[in-house]
Formats: sequence, structure tokens, C-alpha cells
Amino acid sequence: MSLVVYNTLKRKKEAFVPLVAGKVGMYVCGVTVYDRCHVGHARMMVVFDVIYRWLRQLGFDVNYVRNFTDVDDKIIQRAAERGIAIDALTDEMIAAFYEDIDALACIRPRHEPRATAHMDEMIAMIAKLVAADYAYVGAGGDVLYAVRNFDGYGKLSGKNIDDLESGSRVEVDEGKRDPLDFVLWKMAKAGEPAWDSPWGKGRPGWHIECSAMSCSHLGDSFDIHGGGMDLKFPHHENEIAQAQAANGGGFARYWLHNGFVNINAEKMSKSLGNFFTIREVTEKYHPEVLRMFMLGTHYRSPLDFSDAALDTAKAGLDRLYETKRRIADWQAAGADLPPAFVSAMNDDFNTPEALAELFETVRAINKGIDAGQDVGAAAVQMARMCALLGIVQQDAGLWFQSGDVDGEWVEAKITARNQARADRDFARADAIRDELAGKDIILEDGPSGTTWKKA
RNA sequence: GGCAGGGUAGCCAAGUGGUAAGGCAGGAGUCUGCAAAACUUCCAUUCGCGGGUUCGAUUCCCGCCCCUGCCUCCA
Repeated sequence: MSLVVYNTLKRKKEAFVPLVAGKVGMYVCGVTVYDRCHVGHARMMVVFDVIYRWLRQLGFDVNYVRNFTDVDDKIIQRAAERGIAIDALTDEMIAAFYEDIDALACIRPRHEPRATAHMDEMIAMIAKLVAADYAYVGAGGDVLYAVRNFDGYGKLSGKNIDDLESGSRVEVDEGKRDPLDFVLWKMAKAGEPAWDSPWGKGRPGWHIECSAMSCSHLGDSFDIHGGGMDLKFPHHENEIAQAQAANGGGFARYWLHNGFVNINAEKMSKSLGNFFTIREVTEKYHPEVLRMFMLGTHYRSPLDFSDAALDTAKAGLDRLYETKRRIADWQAAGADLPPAFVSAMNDDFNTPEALAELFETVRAINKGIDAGQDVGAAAVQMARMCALLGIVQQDAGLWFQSGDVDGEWVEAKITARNQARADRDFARADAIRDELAGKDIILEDGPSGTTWKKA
């Protein structure tokens, strides 16, 4: 049973075979740090976190690299609007980024390079491109990539240059030889951040940073390159053009792209303004609910965001936690994963199918506990599956009892009610239960006493 | 216009050339003083529509309808 992944480059699933046995180099395009992350970013983080966890589970030594774009037009603009330094803005947003994705239980990559820390690599790559005639200095002084000179441009996204130009909405830029040419090095205007280069003071274009940083951390050729579907074109296409032209071939071998988060069947995005930040959602829902919501759909499919969908994800998680609460010894080691779970994950990280197997296991555990049997092995399987998916990692008691509830007060009520029950005064017992229910507190009378939880 | 992906029960969502996982919601039952939770059980003769290939298609092919995305910064 081995891993199969959908490779955008081939437009089909294929067996995953790393360049070097036992090792995987994986680069994922991160975020531009000018604002807080929204749910769309969260999906990308969670998707690749699950992929990372599964690759490690398979025994690979994964060198996971994810960048921060910390120099770009939007950052400059936002910093100016807020009247703060660029560094202050990017530092603030990187801190906010960690707050959000740590809450989502995403394991941090091994390397998280910042564009501003890799100027030398970018300049060196641009110099190679200029020397090899893949790049030129345009009329305005910017260094541009000559798309027509790169054979195979459009291969990743399935586009051909002539179609692009005929339907193009790109405004013909001053210094460009071809409307599709893109900027490698942008000359600085007064007051803009700038770095020295052979072409004058300026800053890198967006695309060059990922080519330069991925190659510098993972080598000219590496295994996996990932990101959101919207980066396929032109960003990833341009990355390929830059890296292969500069290095003479190679670059990423498997391209993985996650689908969007939609709202009312429409893409959630900054430009449409129909987005929710991760923080806005986690103020209302536990971050694990957001993660669970994302695992319920295959990573390449669109995912429709709504409160109803989050409520459903929460209900499913509650079921898992109910079972976790019944398991005396929660341990994620000591038993093999169910084969169905393994094959689901090996089939292009099919988390919905993996989740189905998790729920099957949960039913078996509950059934076993009800029958008074030992469910040790199944419990370990459940814990392992949950750990690999990054869910059900909270204490079960806290999961149900968190919030602004006075536990001692509830316990006192429970004691009073149980006394009433012992006295066969059910009217009084029910009155107490109703009083608690009015505060969204639900009681459960079990064989070993009464427990409570927040609705 | 070009290219890509998709239309599966009330909702969400997998999947397969051989007769439809799982979750949520809902019905019935067991348990319970009654509930809750758990368990049992029921809930798509059917997978956008129309053709075709096949012993057999939801799954392959053709046509049509509808939806979304990319083609411009975007996870």
C-alpha cells in the first residue's frame, strides 16, 4: 500500500516516489503578511499540515518549507495607510499568523524563510536569467522575464500563450516586450524600501522569491510544491519558468493545489470582501471545529463555509469527544492503524474517507464499552487516527465544560438533584435539570454518576 | 471567448464497470423514574438531463443544461 498523489502538472494521480529514498522536500507558498489570515488561508495551512503529518507517518524525513512574503506593494501601501514602518507591520502580522495557525494545531514547518532575508539568492537568480537572455531590462528600468523565451510556459496550468493573449485583460505595460512578461526586479520609487542590485535600487517581484527560496532550502530539484489553486497561474507557472531557466531544468516534481473556501458558492477572497478571519471564527467556535470542518471535504474540492457547516462539524467532534470521555487510557501508540484509514490517506490524502473509518472505529468502541469488553486496541487506533488528523487533542472533560460556567455551582445542583432522585422526588429533580438546561447545561446520568456538559 | 473542475438523499460528503461509505438532521426501539449519551434499526431501486458502448454504468463515450474557478493581486 503506497502513497498516490494528484499531480497538477500531470493532471492525474500518480505514485509518489521521492527524489531521495526516505526524504521529502516540500515547499508551500505561505502568505503575504499585510493583514490577518482568513478562513481560506486556514484551509491551506490545515491541508498541508495533514499532508505533512501523513508523510511523516509514512516514515519520510520531511523538510517542510513555507515562506513569508514580507515585501510587496500591498505591504508598502498598508504600512503607509497605518503610518507605521514596514517591519512593524510585517512583524505584527507574523505574530498574528502564528497565533492563528498554532490555534489550528498546525505543526510549524522546519523552515519559514522571509523574502527580505533572501535578497542575495533572488538577485543571483535574476542575474542568471538576464545572462541567459530569459530576462531583460524594460524601458522603465524594471527587470522583466521574457515569457516567450521559455519553452513550455503554461504547462502547469494548461494554458497556451496565444490563448492567454487573445483573452487577456492585462493592460499593456510600458516597458514590456510582451504583455505576459512579469517583473523580476522592480525599481524603487522615492520612499519605498529598496535593496541594491546590479540594475539599481529596488525590490524583487513576487514570483522570484519562491523560486529562490525553495531552491536555496531544498535544492534545484525537490519533491513537492504546494499552495492554493489560485496560485497555479500565474504564480507557480512563473516560478517554474524562473527556476528552470536559471538552473537548467529540474524544480518541483509534484504540484499539489488545494481548493478554495467558498461563501454561498463563491470564492472567499480579500478582493471580494466576503471573508472571515480565522480569529473571527475562533471567537465563536473552538479552532478544532474549524479544522474538523476542513477535514470533512477532500482538499482539492471547494468547501462551502457557513455557520451551519461549522455546527455540523462541532456535532461530529462532540461525538468523538463523547467516546474519548469514555476511554480510560487515551494513548496514541501500541496498535496499528486500521487498513481502511491507511488506504484512504494513501489515496491522495482522502480525509473524508479516513474520517468515515474513524467513526466506524468509534461505533465499535462504544459498542464494546456498552458490552463491558476491553476496547484497548480500538481506543489506541482512535487516538492515533485523531493525532494524525490533528483533532480531538483537547481533554474531553474540558471540551464539554469549557466556557464561563461555575463548575462548583453545577456540581452542587447535581448533588441536590441526586438527593431528590434518591427521595423519588422527580418533580424537584426535573426542576433542577430544567434550571441547568436553561443555562445550556446538559446532565447525563451514567452508571458511575452524573456528568454535565455545555450544549 | 480560452482552459480547468464540479452537479450523489433534508443538509454536508466519499466512492465503484456489478448494483450507493461516513457525518449532521429526522423516525422507531433498547437503556433510563423521565431524559441525555450510547447501542439497535429505518431513512437515495438511485447518483443533473438525453443518447451510446456493455451481459451490466452512478462509474466509460457523445450531446445538452446548470454551477464554480483560473485567464489581473489572491491560500
